[in-house]
Amino acid sequence: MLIRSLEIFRAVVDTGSFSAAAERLHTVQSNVTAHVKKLESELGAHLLERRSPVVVTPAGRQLLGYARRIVELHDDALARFRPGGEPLGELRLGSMETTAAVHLPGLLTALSRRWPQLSVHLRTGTSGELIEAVRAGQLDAAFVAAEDAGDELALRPVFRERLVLVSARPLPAMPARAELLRTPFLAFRQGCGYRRTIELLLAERRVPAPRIHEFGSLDAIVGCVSAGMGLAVLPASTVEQYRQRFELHTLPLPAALGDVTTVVATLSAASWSQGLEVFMESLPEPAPWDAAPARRAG
Amino acid sequence: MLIRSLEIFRAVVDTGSFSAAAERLHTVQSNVTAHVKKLESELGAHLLERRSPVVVTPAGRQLLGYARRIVELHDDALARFRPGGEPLGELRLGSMETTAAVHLPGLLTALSRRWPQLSVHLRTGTSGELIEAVRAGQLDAAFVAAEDAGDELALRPVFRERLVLVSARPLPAMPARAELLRTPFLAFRQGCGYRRTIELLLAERRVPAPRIHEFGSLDAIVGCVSAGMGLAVLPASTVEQYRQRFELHTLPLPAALGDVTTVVATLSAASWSQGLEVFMESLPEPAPWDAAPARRAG
DNA sequence: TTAAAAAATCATTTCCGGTGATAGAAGCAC
DNA sequence: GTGCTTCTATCACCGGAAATGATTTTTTAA
Repeated sequence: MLIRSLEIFRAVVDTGSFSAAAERLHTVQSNVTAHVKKLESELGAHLLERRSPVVVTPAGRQLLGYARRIVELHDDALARFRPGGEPLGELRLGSMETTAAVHLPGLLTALSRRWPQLSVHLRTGTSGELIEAVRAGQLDAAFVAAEDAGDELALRPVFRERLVLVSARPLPAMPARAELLRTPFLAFRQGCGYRRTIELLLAERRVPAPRIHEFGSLDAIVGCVSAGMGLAVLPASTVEQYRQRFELHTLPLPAALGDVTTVVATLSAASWSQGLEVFMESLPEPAPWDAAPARRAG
Repeated sequence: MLIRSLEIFRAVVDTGSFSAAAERLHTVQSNVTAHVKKLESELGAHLLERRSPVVVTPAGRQLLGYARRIVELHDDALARFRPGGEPLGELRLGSMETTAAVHLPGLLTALSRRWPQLSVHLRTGTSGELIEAVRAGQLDAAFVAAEDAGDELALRPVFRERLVLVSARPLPAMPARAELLRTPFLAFRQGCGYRRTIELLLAERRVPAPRIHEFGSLDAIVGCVSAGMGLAVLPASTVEQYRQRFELHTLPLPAALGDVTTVVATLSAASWSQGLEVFMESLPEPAPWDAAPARRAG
């Protein structure tokens, strides 16, 4: 049974004649006859009484319900893939905690307003986890800190971040090696890009086996840093969000380590859904580095 | 876009591989590849990432929803036409008032119990109207009094009826011509088979231009006959139903006129829906004439 | 690196959807 | 009834594409 046959059958019922259906579908009458006959032989039932206008038999009536639904779904599906089609369905996003807290609320609110039919699912995790999820088709796109994620993934920069060292007390300068040796760090679990920065920072200063506490929650990290438990490395923009609630002091990291770009990881553009398409279009261009303000370096 | 392609696409997603899908659908792997590629080129999007197991892209995910629904509808449609399939949908029946009152309650109750998915629509009317409705595809089947209804309709006898003359007072014998001349008759509007019998009965007795009151309701006819307004011709079985409520007396008509068969009119059996099929199977064989009891000829 | 598995490619066959012309059936006017 | 019109069925044919089997290339796992 071909969708084409159902489409023709439906047209015959709607127009009331084989010839009229042929004209409407821009084909010839003999073709209409052939399709209807094929359906009738496949189903083993007379579907139409050849009169003027055509009479739909009980069996034909049964098929008609299916024909209408199938053809309609078919047309919908095609429309959904035509460029400019209204996006529909779920958009499954992933994000690092820090990006989710700072950048996504505005983005997702605007997206949801603009495309009411789109239902957004957001999952947070480390860059490593999220990239793997995109690769495995479990996420449509993810905000991660990465410069390379294999051939299969397309990375598009969206946010510039400056990483800062966060502490409970003012840091006039980078602590000396001796102090770093006995200072614990607070970070997300393995896979977080910023954690890697901590490790690089300390390795640069020849601090072996640093003590790193793994927290699963951004709030917990910030809270504990503020309470004097240790230091953390976070984007400046994230720290700003917590200044109301916590007493925090920051020190910018050197540009080589501290200037990071948040990218969106997706499969190749050819595999995007309509919803992902409009989402990617809604993303901002990342500001050039010199324009990224290093806010209060309190 | 072919249903076959959607079926193959779905199988690939479900099995996680092109080869496995080919095996499941009893075809070859290159054919699976060709179908998926065709879909991808038609829709202008990558649907699957060729890995092990296959990864569904966001665009593929979108199509998958449609594919599942369309293939499912397709399978349902085929199942519905396969002999022995569960009947579903509406069964649109027509019936003369008299048959509806006497014979249908039992039949339809049993049918509805046996096939809960079947929704029965019943419309009453004269034999003429109903036959035309079946011809026009507005009814699946109709109980009518007719011996011939054109080539297109199949007639199947189901009930034997004996027509009786109904009156308010006992009728020892057929009234004399003089009395018939001044007696009004009560009948359904033009198109009712039994009304034709009245006309034949009176014509036989050379009663010209009989007075016939046209009523649209069986109850009204019986009630008015009982009140002495005039005579009526009805099936004996129908009159029995009203004996509790009305004082009625009956006189059997001569067999030539009075022995009538109620038939079910349908389009040819090849055009029956599954629901009509089981309905027709549920109909009784008509009793032979000699077995039809002429009940109390009170 | 190698071996095994899976998908892509290709040549070939087969089948079928689409076309146009024609024949036949049904409806309508006279 | 006759003739005219309209509609559907039939037929032969073309072209495209679905299916097949063999082979190559890619991917994955050991």
